[in-house]
Amino acid sequence: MTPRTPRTPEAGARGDLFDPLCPTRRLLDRIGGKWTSMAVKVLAEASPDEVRFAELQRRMAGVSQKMLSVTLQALCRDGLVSRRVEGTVPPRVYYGLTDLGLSLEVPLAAVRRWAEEHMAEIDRAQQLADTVTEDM
Amino acid sequence: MTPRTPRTPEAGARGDLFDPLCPTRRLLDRIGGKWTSMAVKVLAEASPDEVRFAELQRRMAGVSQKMLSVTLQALCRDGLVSRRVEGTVPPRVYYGLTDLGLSLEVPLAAVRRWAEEHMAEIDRAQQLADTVTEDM
DNA sequence: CAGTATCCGAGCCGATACTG
DNA sequence: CAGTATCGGCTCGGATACTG
Repeated sequence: MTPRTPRTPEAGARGDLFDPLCPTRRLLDRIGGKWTSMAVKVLAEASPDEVRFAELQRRMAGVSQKMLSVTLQALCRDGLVSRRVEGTVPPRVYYGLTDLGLSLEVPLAAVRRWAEEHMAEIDRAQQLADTVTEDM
Repeated sequence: MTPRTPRTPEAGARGDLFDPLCPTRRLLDRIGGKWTSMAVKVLAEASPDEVRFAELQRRMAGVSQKMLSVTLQALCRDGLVSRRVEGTVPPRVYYGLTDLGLSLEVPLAAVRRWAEEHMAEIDRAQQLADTVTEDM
């Protein structure tokens, strides 16, 4: 989901939007992951640094332990999510958004708003297109 | 890239963000595609209904004929892109954004802005995380 | 010119089982 | 409780070749 390092680090930094490693492309690769945006949303709605692993899994209906773990690791490595361990047995781990992660909520909210307002139009266009091509 | 029809159409319409078929999830599946957001951007920058296939391919550095075709077909079926054919031999096909497609530029611009402003921080966080875990 | 058809490798993601 | 390890399916997307 999250490549460790771009092959040519300078390219992404140059700001060339047509470079395959442009910032936008790389961001979309992250938030395009099946559980990433949902994790950010859930963490953004909770009090900072307060949600534990199991609680997170409960709030993200359908996510497996493995995928939640993978998703959180990627977000931590990217500096979007913080992780605090308490005790050793049984372990308690608290997750929360960093300031950077919280700032990601702005574009994500824009995406959500557009989806809620316009996905129905896409469905209609799709059904129209399908009925036209279907009867051949 | 674009499933023909959701398995349970009502679920997506209900607005339940935790449903796997929620609008946001489905939108992210689309714009997460490797070439989708770039196609929208290039078409948004051009005059409406004026860009031909080859020109589009030229402006989207690196895209193959196949993937450009697949991407445009999906966008057309979703009602985000319009397609106008002129003549038969040789064929001339003009593409452009619909109003719906143009409106998608708003959230996409937000994503781009965040990426340009903050991806460098992610890179730094990643390098830090990598150097810490690496030497073990 | 503007596509379509086919093959194929890479990686996402799910299911399941195991551990400190 | 909070993970890791492993296997396997499926889809995305690239390379190449062909067509009206």
